[in-house]
Order: sequence, then C-alpha cells, then structure tokens
Amino acid sequence: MNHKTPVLRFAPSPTGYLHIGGARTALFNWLYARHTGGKFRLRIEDTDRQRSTPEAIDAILHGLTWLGLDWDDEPVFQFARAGRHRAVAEEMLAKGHAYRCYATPEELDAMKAQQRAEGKPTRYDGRWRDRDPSDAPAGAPFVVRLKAPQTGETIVRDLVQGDVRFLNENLDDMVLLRSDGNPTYMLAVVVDDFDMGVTHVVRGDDHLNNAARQLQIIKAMGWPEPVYGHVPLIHGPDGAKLSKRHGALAVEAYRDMGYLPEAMRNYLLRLGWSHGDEEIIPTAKAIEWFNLENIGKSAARFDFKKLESINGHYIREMDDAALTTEVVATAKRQMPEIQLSEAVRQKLTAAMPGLKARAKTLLELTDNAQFLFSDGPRAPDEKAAALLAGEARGRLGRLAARLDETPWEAAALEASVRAFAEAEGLKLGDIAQPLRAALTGKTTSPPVFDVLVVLGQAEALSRIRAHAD
RNA sequence: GCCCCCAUCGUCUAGCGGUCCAGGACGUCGCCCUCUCACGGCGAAAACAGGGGUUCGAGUCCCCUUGGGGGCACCA
Repeated sequence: MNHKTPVLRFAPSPTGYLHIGGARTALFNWLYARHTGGKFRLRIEDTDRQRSTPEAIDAILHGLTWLGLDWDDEPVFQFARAGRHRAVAEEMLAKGHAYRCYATPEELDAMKAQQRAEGKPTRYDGRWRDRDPSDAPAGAPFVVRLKAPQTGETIVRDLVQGDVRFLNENLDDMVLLRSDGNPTYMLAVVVDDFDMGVTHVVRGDDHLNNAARQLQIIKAMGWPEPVYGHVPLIHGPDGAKLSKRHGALAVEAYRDMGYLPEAMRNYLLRLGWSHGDEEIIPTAKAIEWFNLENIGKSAARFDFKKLESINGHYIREMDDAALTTEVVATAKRQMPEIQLSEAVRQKLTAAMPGLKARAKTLLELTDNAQFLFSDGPRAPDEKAAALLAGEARGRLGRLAARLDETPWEAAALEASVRAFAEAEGLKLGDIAQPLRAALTGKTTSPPVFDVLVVLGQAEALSRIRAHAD
C-alpha cells in the first residue's frame, strides 16, 4: 500500500439520473476522501455516445450537490480522453502486451455458437494471439486485444470482500480498442484512474469481476495497483434488484418526498456500514469514523420506514427558522401560486416547535402547517366536521365569549378553557377537540393552547365563531 | 451453462472461538405521559438457512447443500 494522499473518484455514466445506489457509492467515496484528507473526484464516463446526455450529466451533478457531496477539481470527461486511451493501446501493442485481432463479428459469433454446442464456456479462443502480423488481411478492420496471461491467477485484494481469486484461464483476451479505434470501458477506466492518480477504487460490487480484468491491464503497463473496495448493491424493499418500480429513484425524488440531505446521508451510510451500535451519525461524525473495513459484505434492502424515522429525527433537531424556509419552499413546490407573507413565516416559526415533533417528512410538516398559511375560517375535514356538530356549536360560542376576556398567553388560556370545561361539566377533551377542529380544520395539531397563541386573539376568535352559535 | 460474491430478529445491523440461553435501531404489540396526534419513557414478541467437519469449546474457522445477488459484449 502506498502512503500518498488518497484520491477517490465517483465515475457515473451519464445515461440516466443519479439513483440511490450510485448516491451511496458516491457518499462512501466522499466520506473516505474527507476522512483521510484526500481528494474526491468526479469522472463522467460518457464514452457511450448513443446513451449519454447532457441532461443526465446535469441531473447527476445536481443530485450530488443536493446530497451535499462536493467534489475536488474539475470533473474529467472520459470521451475527451480517447486519444490518450488509444496511445496507451499503441504502447501495449509495441511492448507486446496486446495484439491485433482481425476476426470478424460473424466469425466470433460462429465461434461462440460452436463453443456453446460443445457445452464449453464461450470465450475468445485467441486465434490471432500468436499469428504472424504478416498474415493480416491488408486494409481489413481489426480490434486490439490484451495478451492476457493464460496460466496462474489474478487476485483482487479487496478491502470489503477480501482476496478474490480468478483463474487466468477463465479470462479471455479482452478487446482494448474497437475496430473504429475507440477504447473500451476496461481500457479507459484503467488509464483514467492512473492518470488521475486514483489510489482507492470504491464502487458497486457489480464491478468485482471487472477488477480482475482491469488488474491485468494495470500489470501489463506496470502501473501501481489501486486499493479496491467493492460495495454490495442495494436491493428494493422486496429483495429484488432495484428498479424504477421500487426505490431506484433519482435522488431528487427523495427531496420531493420531503427527506433532508443530512438524513439521507445518515440512512445511506448506515445501510451497509456500521460503527458498533451507532444509528444517528451526523455527517461530522461520519467523516471522523468512516473506514472501508466496516463496510458490510451483503446486499441491503431499502427501507422507507427507517429512512422516515431518521428523517424525523433530523427534522426535530433542525433550527425553527431554517425549517420554516424549507416548509415555504415545499409549499411553493406543491402549490406554485401560493404566496406566504412575512407574517405567515413568523407564525410558522413560532409554531415550529410543536409542528416539528409531529412530522417525519417535510411534506407531512408542510401539510400539518397549512392552518397557518392563510387567515379566515377553516373548512373542516370529515372528522373535524363531526366534532363541530351538535352541542359543540353552542359550547364554542360560550367559550369564545370567555376567551374574549382572557389574557392571550398559553398558560392563561389553558386555565380559562379548563375552567370553562368544569363549569359546563365537561372533560377537557370534550371542548379541546372541537376547539382544535375550529382552529385548524383537523382533529390533530400541536397543543391547542399553543395554536391559539400563534394564531393571535383576533384570528383565533374569528375561526371559533365561524363554527359557533 | 461458466465465473464471482453474499447468508444473524420482518428490515438495517453488532458480534472479529469462550464474557451470546445473541446486543442496538426501524417496524410491530402493550403500558406510562396526555387536550388530539406526535415526541419522550418503560416493557414484550422476534434471528444465528440446513448438513457435515475442525476444536476442550463455533453465530464466529473449513467443506457441501440450499437460497439470494452480480458478471460473462467491438455497453459502461
């Protein structure tokens, strides 16, 4: 192992949004870089010209930014480096570590078909490996293949999975340069990692097999081996592979569902990494504690319930004013026409201590805060309407008269309502619930005396009288 | 088909040969608090996939089976 400052990288291919699995991989890389004082770099693997789009690049960058994962230096765009990749292929050719293969696609198909028919594994048989270059058909297209070792084994020393051994006889001579002169992924990754000085390759374990092949190129070039860490994939709630149907959403979908970036980081970290029994791990602690050794070896399922619980925790921890800003932003996103005045913002902030204990997401919080969004009587929902029927109207009317005389302060209001209940021979709940319904239009809310205070006397009384006789 | 990885409560996990009749968290179910719903507190049910070894002793090491997952392109 070397003693240079670690350089980590996240290398998404811009063929879609940043999904939750990629987000976690990015998080692990970022945490390790921050933990060690190393670098966290980005490389956009845009060599698939058909499927790569600028929109996807944008989505990935925005996703990372929302998650709070900042990167060092400028992102590297892989396609722009094709020339360098070609040069390395040439160098390998010159050193005898690679050779030209003139087999046509049809020929290779036939080869594979026969191997299958014979029940043998389908592998390139090395038909051009030792052929004299003068046999080459003049002017015919060719690919450049790695002259891979045919005996012995390639060992991936993985910090997560341990030593993983591959028999070289099972790895065929892979293509380095396509017949159109463009590099393959295997070549490009190795060259870029080397040029970027990448010391630690942390990525999904769907790349574990690739690591062996990439190692063969690295060895042929005599380059230093990076430290590998292949992280298990995340599965959907049903245990199946993550798909759009369940969980493989763009990270920004989580923002839209009302999750906080800090909560996402905590949840994602805990999904596959542990530090004893610690569950609540704020980012500062995460940076302090993170290591590659404690990454779990098995795939994890995504569990919204736990995410919600952690999100609720961070909401409760969050500053009231900051939360108000989030609520306003959420309300605007949901109801673009809404105008929330400075007065409303102040009420929201004042009510926030009571509100935030009752919400697990920003969506829920915003929904529960709606009774503060505008003045005027509330249209009660079905359950609230039931509480406002019958005797409640008369009681509310008499209560309003009493409240009119009460100092507008929580303790005094509570004393007043309790006295009223006693005078009417009621339990506190018998009047508090209709009161809540009149004030908020709902059957649940923060403590009703706090609601009275936040609303202010005039607004509160007007809402009560709207449902009183 | 071939190669590779994985396997502790429903879920995420702790456990790195004895201190584990297996601990924490989410969820679930009780109880307490209480003006509602939450928050908070207390408590309960709930797991070492199966079979062989190794060892005085195995959740922890080895092998097999089973079950999941990933990879086998001139895609990344």
